[in-house]
Amino acid sequence: MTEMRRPTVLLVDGYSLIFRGFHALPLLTTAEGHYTNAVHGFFSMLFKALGEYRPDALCVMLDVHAPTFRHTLYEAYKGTRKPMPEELRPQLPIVRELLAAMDIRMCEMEGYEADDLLGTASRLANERGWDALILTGDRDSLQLAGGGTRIILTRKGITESLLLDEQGVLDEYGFTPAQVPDMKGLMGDSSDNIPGIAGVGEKTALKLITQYGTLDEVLAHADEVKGKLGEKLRAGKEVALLSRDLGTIRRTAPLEVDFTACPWQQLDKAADLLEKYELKSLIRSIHALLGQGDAPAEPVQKRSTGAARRAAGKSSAEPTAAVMAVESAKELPKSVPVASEKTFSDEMSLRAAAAELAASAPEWVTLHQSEEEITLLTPAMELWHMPILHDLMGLGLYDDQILTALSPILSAVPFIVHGAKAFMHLLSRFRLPIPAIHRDTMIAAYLLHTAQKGYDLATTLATEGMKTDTPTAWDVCMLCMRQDVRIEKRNLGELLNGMEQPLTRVLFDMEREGFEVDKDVLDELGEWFSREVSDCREAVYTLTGVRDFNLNSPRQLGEVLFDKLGLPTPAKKGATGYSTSAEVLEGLIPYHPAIEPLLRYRKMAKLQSTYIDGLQKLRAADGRVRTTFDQTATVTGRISSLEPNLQNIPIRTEEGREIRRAFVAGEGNILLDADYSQIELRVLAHMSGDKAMCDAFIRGQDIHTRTAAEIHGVSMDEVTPDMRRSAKAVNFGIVYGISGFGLARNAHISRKEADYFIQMYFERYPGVRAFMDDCVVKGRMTGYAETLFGRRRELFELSSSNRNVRSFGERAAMNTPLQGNAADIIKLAMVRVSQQLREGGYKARLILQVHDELVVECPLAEADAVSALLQHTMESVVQLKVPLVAEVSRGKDWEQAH
DNA sequence: GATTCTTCC
DNA sequence: CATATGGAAGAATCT
Repeated sequence: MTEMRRPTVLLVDGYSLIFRGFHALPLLTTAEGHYTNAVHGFFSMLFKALGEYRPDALCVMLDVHAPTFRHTLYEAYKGTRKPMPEELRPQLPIVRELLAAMDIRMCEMEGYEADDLLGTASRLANERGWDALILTGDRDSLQLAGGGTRIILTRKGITESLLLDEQGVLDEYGFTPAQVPDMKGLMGDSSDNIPGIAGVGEKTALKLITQYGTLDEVLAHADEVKGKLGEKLRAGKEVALLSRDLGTIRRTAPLEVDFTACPWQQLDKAADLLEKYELKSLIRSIHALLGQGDAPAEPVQKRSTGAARRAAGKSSAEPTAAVMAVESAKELPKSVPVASEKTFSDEMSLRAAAAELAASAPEWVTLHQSEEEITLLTPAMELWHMPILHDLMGLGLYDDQILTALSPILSAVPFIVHGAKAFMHLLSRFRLPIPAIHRDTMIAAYLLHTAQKGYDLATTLATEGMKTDTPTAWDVCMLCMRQDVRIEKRNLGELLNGMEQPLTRVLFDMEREGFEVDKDVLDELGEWFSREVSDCREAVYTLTGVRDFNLNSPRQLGEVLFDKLGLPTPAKKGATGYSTSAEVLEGLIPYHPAIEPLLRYRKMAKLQSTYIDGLQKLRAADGRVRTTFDQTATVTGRISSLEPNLQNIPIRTEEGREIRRAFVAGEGNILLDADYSQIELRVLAHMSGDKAMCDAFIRGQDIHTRTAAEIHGVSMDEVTPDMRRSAKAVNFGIVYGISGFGLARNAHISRKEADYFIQMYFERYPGVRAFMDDCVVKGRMTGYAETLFGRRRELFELSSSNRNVRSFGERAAMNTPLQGNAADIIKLAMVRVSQQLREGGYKARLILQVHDELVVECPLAEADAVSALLQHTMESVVQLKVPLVAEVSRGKDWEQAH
């Protein structure tokens, strides 16, 4: 018969572990803005201990924030404690919340510290025939070791720990558990502000205790001790006894725990909460813990991936083919198997691998990151799996040094990544270096199929006929190789490597930088707008005589306006009912007094909800908003901006423009706003080569005035403001591929007049007409529209049998080269500006792009130089038949600067 | 999730 | 004859 196993209870020093987790892990925030590093650290350490020791019961001891008997003994007890960091405090209730959800027993008691509860509970346990394990980072608890109680002392980071019984404490530290309070009496404890004897540190204390055995004996023989030390001992007797008292854990708290009722099998009840706090790796740890019965916790062993198995052929034999000597991944045939798969889940192997890879200086490494792991494909065709950073922590494998071990790989090797910008942000959160990018397969996919909806790896692979559920680095590498062929064939190398991929890094920097938003301005405007919203709503209710319908609902509004009030029904109608668009409502102003306040309501409600509320929500703790630029969202090559969209901040109306006053330069900085003047029309002049239009730009004339003069057959000084206004509408219309009908509506002129303007426009700018026609013809022939840089947009609409669809295709054929070339030009300008700011050592930073406008945040002292740099770079980025003109202005806020 | 409306270039 | 000017994102409502 084997010896009967005594039941074991794991007693946890809650706050000690939470503090340890907080300091060992980098700050992490969830999407909702919760800090979770301490939570993560705490549960990682707890789960690790549960896995290793498989206790029968679990109890977490916590401190109550109240004075204890130690404060009564000694007023200054813990008097030197720094206040808890702001990032840590809110994590405490999260830990409690999670523990409660897991049905884990928590103990706390006013007047006692967690130490005393640990001491009491372990004593109780031992008296009842249980073994006690105390999980803590605090060496004070070492005094509790012995008599069936052992201490699991966490050491550096959150991964290493030491299990100590009575003998272990003596071996490790040179004093027995019972001598711990005596040590404290002599040396004190600065963290608890326990004084000890002045001038006696650990070395001296240990020597004295070893020699005399107890503090009492040391003090009794103080006369024998010579010199300064003897003096100190004799003078410090009182202090020493007090200090020992403070440092002695009381094992007699009035605590009652039934250890048989302290299970930990309900950990998975907290799955939803863990999800909420984005602690998914902890969920996996729980499954591992609960799923494997009494077996000891296994180290991470990554399963071989589907892709790897495919790559290695059907054979399940291990290991796979030998390492092949190759020049580069690019030269490998498609069927080459992965030579081997390696998992790096500990610091040593990761460091060794990093050194190896850095030293071999390969051409590039392919990378893919899933939620669980980062996978590298090395030029030697080895798949390397590394648990992703979050996982490293969740699995108890995290250490600061593992992160730093990744640095050499990142610094040494260009990467092939799908979605480089997102990866850069991941690395940036851990302060890791940003690698050079050999290829972003997502960007390449965008250039190859510009009209696609989304470009996540799975869909991109699917469109390439490489569908798989679990893509790995191998798939990214294959994708890259396949793209190579077509990039070559379509001559997209320059667009990809010289413009788009460098731009990714620029956009990453801009996103990280952000734009400072003045909360006070926003609040002030918010008060105004919401007052206006209420007033206008009230006015509409009163004037219509209908109350309590939802003004935001076009349907309810339509019923009131057209059914109840009988206003003239608009010709325009949607799929579901009458349109109530601003355009329609404006036409109804003469018919009813409620329309004007209604329009104002719409405007103010829009400003309030989208801009005031929206921006307030997204303003970070440091007062800045950080947009995300989507480099693959548009069919023309423009970039888009989201969360918040900083590319549609109001400017047109007076009230809306006020919002721009909230966008400010940081302390000591100023905003520079650089705007391309008429870039799309200049592109049109260049591409069409139209004589008159080129002439206008070359002479530096106002293009709308010139157009008005041409259309009306008058000289430029005879053009009235009205003539210029309609000519401006024509110019806009031309860019968008307008019809007479559309122009008439937009410019509020008659259909006849509009037709006439367009006819005259083309007579005066015949080159433009020829160019437009050419666009459509070429589009029909080739099936796409193309920019000067080779960016393409498929025009399948041109071959549609539906007339409307076909017309749409024709307008796209005419507009895409204009909008697309303008987009390319400013993209290139951004790359150049960013490069020159860096090389010039300027502190100025690009922070925003709005299609034909760049915003730079700039130290005051650099303003003149950076203004000149901006203007010159933007104007000279390409050489067209007409000059490019950029205008730069400056201001403390965006309203001023624009 | 689609529809309507508003904002920008 | 009827007729939708290009490219975006976000908020709110309703299905």
